[in-house]
Amino acid sequence: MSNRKASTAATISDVAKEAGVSTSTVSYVMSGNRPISKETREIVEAAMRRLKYSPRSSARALASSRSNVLGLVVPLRADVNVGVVMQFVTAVVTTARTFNQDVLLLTQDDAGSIERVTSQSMVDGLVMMDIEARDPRIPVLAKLDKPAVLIGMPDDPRGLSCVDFDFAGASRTAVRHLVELGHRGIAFIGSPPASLRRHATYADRALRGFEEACRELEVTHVSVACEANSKDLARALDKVFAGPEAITALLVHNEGLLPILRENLAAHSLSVPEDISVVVIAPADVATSAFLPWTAVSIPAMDIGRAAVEMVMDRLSLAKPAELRLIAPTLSEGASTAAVR
Amino acid sequence: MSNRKASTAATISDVAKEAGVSTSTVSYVMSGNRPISKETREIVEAAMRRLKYSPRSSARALASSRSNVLGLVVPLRADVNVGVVMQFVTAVVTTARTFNQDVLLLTQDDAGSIERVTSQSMVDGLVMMDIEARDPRIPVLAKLDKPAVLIGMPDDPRGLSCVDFDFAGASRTAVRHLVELGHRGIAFIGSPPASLRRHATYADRALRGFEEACRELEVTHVSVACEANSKDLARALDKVFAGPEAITALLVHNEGLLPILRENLAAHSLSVPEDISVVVIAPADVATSAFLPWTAVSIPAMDIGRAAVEMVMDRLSLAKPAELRLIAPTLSEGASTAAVR
DNA sequence: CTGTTAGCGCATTCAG
DNA sequence: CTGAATGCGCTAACAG
Repeated sequence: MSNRKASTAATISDVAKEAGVSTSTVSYVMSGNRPISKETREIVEAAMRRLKYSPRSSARALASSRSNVLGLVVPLRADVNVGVVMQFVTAVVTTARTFNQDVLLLTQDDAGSIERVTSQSMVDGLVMMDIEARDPRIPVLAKLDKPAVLIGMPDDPRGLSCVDFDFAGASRTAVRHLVELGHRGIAFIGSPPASLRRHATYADRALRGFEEACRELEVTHVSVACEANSKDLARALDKVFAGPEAITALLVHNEGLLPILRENLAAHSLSVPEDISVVVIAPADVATSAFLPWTAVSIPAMDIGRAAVEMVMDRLSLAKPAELRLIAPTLSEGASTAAVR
Repeated sequence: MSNRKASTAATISDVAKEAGVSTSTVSYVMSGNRPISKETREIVEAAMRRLKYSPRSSARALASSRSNVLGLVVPLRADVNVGVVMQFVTAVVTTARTFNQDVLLLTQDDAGSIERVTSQSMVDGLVMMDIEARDPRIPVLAKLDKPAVLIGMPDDPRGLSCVDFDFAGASRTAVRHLVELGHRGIAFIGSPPASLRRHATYADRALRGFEEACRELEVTHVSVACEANSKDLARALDKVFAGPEAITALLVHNEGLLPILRENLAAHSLSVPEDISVVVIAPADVATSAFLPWTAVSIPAMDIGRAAVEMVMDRLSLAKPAELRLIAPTLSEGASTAAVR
């Protein structure tokens, strides 16, 4: 029985003594890496509980060369929607915990943080958000010996695993839906100019998908980048409706505009969906939490984040090869689309 | 000179051999914990460069009982503004790096994560956001041997360090400013009901400060909680203006309402600041990034986050006692306030 | 100013 | 099925 004052935290050998077994036995009941008789297992577990034992991650990491920590590189840019970022972060952290991994938060602008945490073996693997078409960090990541997963689809993954929403397919799905409703003139309100300029892959691909679908279906179309504020939205709408095209529908890929979109359309004497139909590409909860739910092609942030972590873990534990995964879009009808008048 | 193939990463003894010194000398050139002659220092540093040496954090942590990692507990609640959360997170991560610390991301709903990461010595200290008046996690934190800093002011800090913006003072400052402009009827549009119900300390204190200031200055006042959406804002404004009080000014403590506030006031035929003055309590960048900048008492997220990290590090390195820090408010005039007509 | 060496706490071979 | 012994890579006494 235990009668020692734990002046300092219990170690594995304290537990071993307390249970009357060797340290290796204690280690094996924790890892399950070799069969332990039910009897001794219970003795050991009781001892651990009595001593409130919990293993030091540093000692474990040193001996096993595994930190049980994943690095997550998040963007801090003004042109990315923080709500969406948070959704991904939540998904990654939640999923990581199911693999008994913790998450180290790395910020994009902290140059060299990727190399630092990997060379110091602080992390077992990396997940990187907000990938650009020719992201300069990709060659860096490719050289590392740690598995890395990109959330986004760069031009050349260099053998890295990638996962992303099929933004091109999302645009196509949206356009097809609008065309089925009879719309023949569609405008795309896209990401902020900054996102397009640096070729954030979601921005590029959503736009390209839109243009391709419209050309293919012979739909009149126009596209405009837009900052997430009322002033720029006004400018964008002016441009859209000032043109010679008869625009009767909008595809909006910009979460920051959603809270102000309906009002700004009203300023053009356009009510949704009577005068103009709107489809948005956005996470489901932001699309449905609006006053009236938007018809949306939902960005499944949770699925993507989960997939990213699963792919890192696969490469870690199962030594699986790199893979590219594109998550298929689905459209859910809300109150913002109607047949053209 | 180096001529060994680094089949595995270089260790401190590799560097020692390469430099022709002992491992402790290498260790001391890294830590600076004892004087090293300039000459040998340069030899060692050259060897480290040649071997691309970088120390393993796990070995270092094991030997020094310091992980160089801080835990950050972030809220994932629907009723807190994600933009504000991100500001704090950014501030904490950025500041932590200046102390050579990394940040482990812990989510609030992952019960037990606090105890897990501390008992495993994964973190040297903790920063916790979104504190409630009688937060159940406080007794837990107080029992730990790791320093913890709360961002928020609970009823009973239990000997923990706390830092926060002076939300009560912010409200007072705002009310005083409005009174000086001649306003004698002010409405407070506050945090979502959920935030008030769970007594998030920022929500409670801003409201209390408002009510106290108004009573003191004998100003007619009314306050209303509000979700961050257009529908609930409409309801809140209805309630404010339907009452018998002559409301000529608003104090808004709800970042999510800012993008839609002006339009919703317009729906009441009220234009800002001609018909109604508005002061907001919000981070500076969200207050000024609006179409027209709001007159604001700015929440200095960067200062608060920085202070939180500094306070953890003080307790860690200097063994300083716990302290309570309240950051003073300052009002900056924007385009949303004017003298009452 | 520098070297030697004993741990830090755990995982894991090798014996039994 | 279990135990003893070795090493993971580094820090920090202690000893010059």
